Amino acid sequence: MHPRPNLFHGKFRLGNFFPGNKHSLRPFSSDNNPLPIVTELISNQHWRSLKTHLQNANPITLLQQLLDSRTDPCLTLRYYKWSEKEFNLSHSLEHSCLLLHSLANSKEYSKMRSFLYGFVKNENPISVSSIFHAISISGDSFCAGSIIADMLILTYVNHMKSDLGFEAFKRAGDYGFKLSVMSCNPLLSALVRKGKIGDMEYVYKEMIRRRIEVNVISFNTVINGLCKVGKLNKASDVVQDMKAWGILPDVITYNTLIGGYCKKGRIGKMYKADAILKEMIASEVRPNEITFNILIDGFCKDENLSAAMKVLGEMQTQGMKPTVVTYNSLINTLCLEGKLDEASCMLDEMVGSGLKPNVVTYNALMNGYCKKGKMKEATNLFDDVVRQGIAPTVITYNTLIDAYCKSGRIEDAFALRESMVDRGIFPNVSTYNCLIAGLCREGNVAVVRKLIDEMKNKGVKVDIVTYNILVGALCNDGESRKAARLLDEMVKIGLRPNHVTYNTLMDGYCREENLRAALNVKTRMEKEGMWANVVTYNVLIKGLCKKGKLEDANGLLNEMLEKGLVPNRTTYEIVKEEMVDKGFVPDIEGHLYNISGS
DNA sequence: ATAGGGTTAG
Repeated sequence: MHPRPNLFHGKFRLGNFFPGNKHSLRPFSSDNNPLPIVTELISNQHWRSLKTHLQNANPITLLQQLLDSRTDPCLTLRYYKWSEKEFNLSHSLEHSCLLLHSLANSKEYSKMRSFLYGFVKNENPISVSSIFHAISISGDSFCAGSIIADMLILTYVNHMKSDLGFEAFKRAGDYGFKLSVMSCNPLLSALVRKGKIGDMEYVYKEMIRRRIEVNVISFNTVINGLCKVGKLNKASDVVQDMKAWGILPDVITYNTLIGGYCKKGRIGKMYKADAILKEMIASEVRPNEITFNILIDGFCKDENLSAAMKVLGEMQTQGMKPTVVTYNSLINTLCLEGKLDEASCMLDEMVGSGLKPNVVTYNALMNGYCKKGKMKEATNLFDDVVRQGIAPTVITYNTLIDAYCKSGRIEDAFALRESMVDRGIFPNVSTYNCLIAGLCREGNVAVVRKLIDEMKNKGVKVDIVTYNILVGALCNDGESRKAARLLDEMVKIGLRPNHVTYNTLMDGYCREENLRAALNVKTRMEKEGMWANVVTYNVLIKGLCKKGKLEDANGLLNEMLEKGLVPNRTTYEIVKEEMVDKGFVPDIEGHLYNISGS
């Protein structure tokens, strides 16, 4: 409901307009109508005279009369704002919506936008349901109602209130208002940004069902959302949907889909990405620079630098020059592989071709030096960044802070955190995670608690990584049962444990030789619809081996292969040390030797 | 209003 009560009902009379009139709601007669005078005063912004004219009149009733008459809604709006300020009152939601209706009928859209902002800006905004109720009862124009609903959604989305935008989208459906891509597309992309893919799918399906117009951007946004959470088959279905809708996939559609496959860390993902590229070319959609960058980065993430270089060659054959992004992918990969000299050569090549390294380039290089423990070189690079007038980002700082923490220089890490704040760059959840992990490694629980309190105070929300760090820390202390309680706690605050969470806990139980508990975690994880991954199997196989349960371990190895998971180097090492070297021959030994060679 | 690069947890 409206926050401020109506203080004026009953206190004012329009007697000065209509001597003898007893009914303040219907005070104007046709022969003695003051509205022209009033509107004249409003239009000339003669507020002082208006106030004199009003005297004891009820400002709310006057608004009602302006709304009832055919007064220009812009003038009514002016009066609305002035009277709220002048009399320190808040007009009713119904009157506000009446005004919105007339603004909509006069196509005063930008005025509507700023008016609607008043509905969303407050700490405790008016509820979506009461706004919709008011929209529906205060006007009979279905068209205007639809425009108001549409713009309301857009206003919510533009002011980071996508939850309310989503609620309004649903309400608009209940009332049968017709929405447009103008609000629905931003809503879709806001939901994707927030990771609310379920809600996004709902909006998409409703857009189709309610026959809201959709365009290529709607589809691309939906495909992007689905790719982000790895629902690649669904994303491909949407590509079929759009074709059925008569909208052809464009370069962005294909790039999004290729990127989706590249990000999904499955074996053979690049094969699939390549297949889509071929399909794209067959559909006569020309790959652009971004297409190549996505492919190059995909191969880089696959640790297949030579394939990445081949794509780079193809890119140049097609007449496209590598961009900063291209180089950043390559430099980052070289850095992660520890090939810092080659990374530095690549940097020279990049500069030689006239490209200016940006903060991402430097972050990648700094990370490379940090991971090799070369802090001096890393901090020198940081100074270069500042000297060149490039603005460091929170990631620049996090990279260094993490490196300090990992090299036991917690004090330096905290000092850096101070200096980033001085620069106006604020620690985010990752910054805190780096520090918390560092403190956990030192066993400094007191300061960990302090930091978590501080996060709460500063409005930095803990995330799944924070919990995983704490779960790992408790497990390292032999407190896996306590760690398990953290899983329930995170679920309570709306965080879903992921593979890392479960695997960390399983590892804790294994190290405490509580195999039963570890296997129960696997069951729980599978009940949550999450498949055990290679790390899960490695942890459990190792745990079983340590307890001498080699047959059970062998069974898990087989299960892993049946699920199509590919053992990695760690798997091989465990099997060799714990089984083969001890005279036990696992069923899949031959297979393991094959992968160990690669 | 849609696509690409950099940090933290197993």
